Amino acid sequence: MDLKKLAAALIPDADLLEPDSYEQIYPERNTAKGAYVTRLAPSPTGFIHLGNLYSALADERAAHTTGGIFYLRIEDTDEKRKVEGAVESVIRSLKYFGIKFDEGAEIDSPLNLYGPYYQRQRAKIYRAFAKRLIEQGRAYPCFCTAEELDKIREEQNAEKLTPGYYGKFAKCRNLSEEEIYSALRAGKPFVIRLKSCGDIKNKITFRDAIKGEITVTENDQDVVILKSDGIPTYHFAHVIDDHFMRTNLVIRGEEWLSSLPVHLELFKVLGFKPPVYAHTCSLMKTENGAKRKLSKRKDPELSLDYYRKAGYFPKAVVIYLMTLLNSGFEEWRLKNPAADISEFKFKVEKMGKSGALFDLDKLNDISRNEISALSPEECFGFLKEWADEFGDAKDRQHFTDKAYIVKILNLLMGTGGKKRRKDIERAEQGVRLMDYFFDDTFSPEYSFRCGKEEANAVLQGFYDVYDPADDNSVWFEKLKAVAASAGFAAENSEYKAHPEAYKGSVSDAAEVLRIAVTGSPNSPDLCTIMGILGKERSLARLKAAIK
RNA sequence: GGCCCUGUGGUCAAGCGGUUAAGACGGAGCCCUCUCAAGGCUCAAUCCCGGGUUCGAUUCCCGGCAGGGUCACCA
Repeated sequence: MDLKKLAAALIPDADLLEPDSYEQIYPERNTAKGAYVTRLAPSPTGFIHLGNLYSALADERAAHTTGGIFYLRIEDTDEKRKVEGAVESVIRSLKYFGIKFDEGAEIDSPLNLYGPYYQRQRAKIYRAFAKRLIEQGRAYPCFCTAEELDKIREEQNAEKLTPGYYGKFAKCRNLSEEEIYSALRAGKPFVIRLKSCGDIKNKITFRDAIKGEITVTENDQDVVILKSDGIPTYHFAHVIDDHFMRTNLVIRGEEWLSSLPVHLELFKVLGFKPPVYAHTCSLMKTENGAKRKLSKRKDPELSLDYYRKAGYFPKAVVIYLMTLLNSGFEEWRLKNPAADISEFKFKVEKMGKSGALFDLDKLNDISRNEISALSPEECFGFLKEWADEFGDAKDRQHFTDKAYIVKILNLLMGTGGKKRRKDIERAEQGVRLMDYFFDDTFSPEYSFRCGKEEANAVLQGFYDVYDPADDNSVWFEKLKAVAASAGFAAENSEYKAHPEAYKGSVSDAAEVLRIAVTGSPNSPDLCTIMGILGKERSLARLKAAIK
């Protein structure tokens, strides 16, 4: 069979370049020795998720700790699953979490020498190589319909054979010249398949940067490399793009491990050198006691927007992912709380081998710590940003008074004291924590441990003596006096010794005041809170609580 | 089911031939204390199982078992 003629019939494009010319168009990068060129290659099929961030972080760190390049490529080869606006969302989300690209799609950079960075725009390149494979007899057209393929699969299932298009099941592999051209004349749609030379009896040992030595079986599947719309499958695009974009480290999820033999064969047949692969473990969650991979469809907590809406401090999410990514990071962070993350010596080889359960408690803890380390002004900025985007009208209104909010934050963060408080876990919760400082969001429920009469006595008593000029100790002495005259023990120790002699302890009296002023039995220092609220408002709240 | 990956406290994990088997989150308790938060101290909790190899295995080998992943003209 005249393969040259066949290739021209199958891929008639007039404007294809000679495949080898791409070696000159996309020359080797002149990065330093040992520098990693990495990429994030999402498909624009919906929201970007935690798994992408996790991977992006690894890529970014691997590149930038070695003086390499990190770029963004959009794998938009699946027209059916394309989602409008997905690319913008990817970029916006990654920016929110502080991930920076050196080059790539929608990145304004003089380094964009290896583009286009959208795979659809690279169709010619793939087609040029597919054409050559056909000429070399290493690829062929397949006219099988979806129904035919289903039938083959059923047969294979029934006979408990490995499913797929291979060996005797690869019906189109040995089509005669006649058959091909008549199908072509009839206008039958076709795909281009790799003519695999592999044998599953052969094992390949391969070194993964994370998992170490891996033994896989050789590929024997005649995988599709060009779909019937003329666009490549992931496998083909991956091999060609990562070769010509000069990627030398591919970090991707371990779900790709099973198609590694395909990729290895493609690299071989195209005469390219494969990159270093690093297959990361997936993030897991438990559901009904069973462990499973976090799923984009089922788990909202996988969406990065989920964390934005909940007001997680972006750096906290990054730090949490870093602790999963590189053992040793957490301890480094503990020792260097103020250091920039980029100072940590990230190592691809140190990435975890097994799937980690996503631990919200740990994220929350990290988030509290990171927020507590901010200045009140920085914290204000962070909370305001959240309030403006996700808060209601009242929240937005409250955040117009910066001086007042900063006063509150000084209290909530314990800025003046010896030790910082860690009250704020994330923006949403932090904003709610401040509700009682505003009359329009103050909604107390008066439920005291002590009786109504004693409560009234405390409220009225303190109402009469409160002076905003009092410092903390004077304030507390006054409270003790009021408590004592209402029948409470002025000292906790005294109450513990003789509980029957009192209506309660000074704690119980303080609780009455606290609930009256904040609506809650728990709060930071009450004296300071009353100071922030101001005399008038504080007294009004005491009065309002008297029943 | 085939193939592949992974298996140290509840979770993330260090350790990689001899350790009282780190640390962090979470849990329990105590202290501090007007409550909460923070902080300090203390405690409970782990090497999947079975065979080897070895003077000695959590560490090495083999075999199970368990969990996960994957078997598309999706990535």
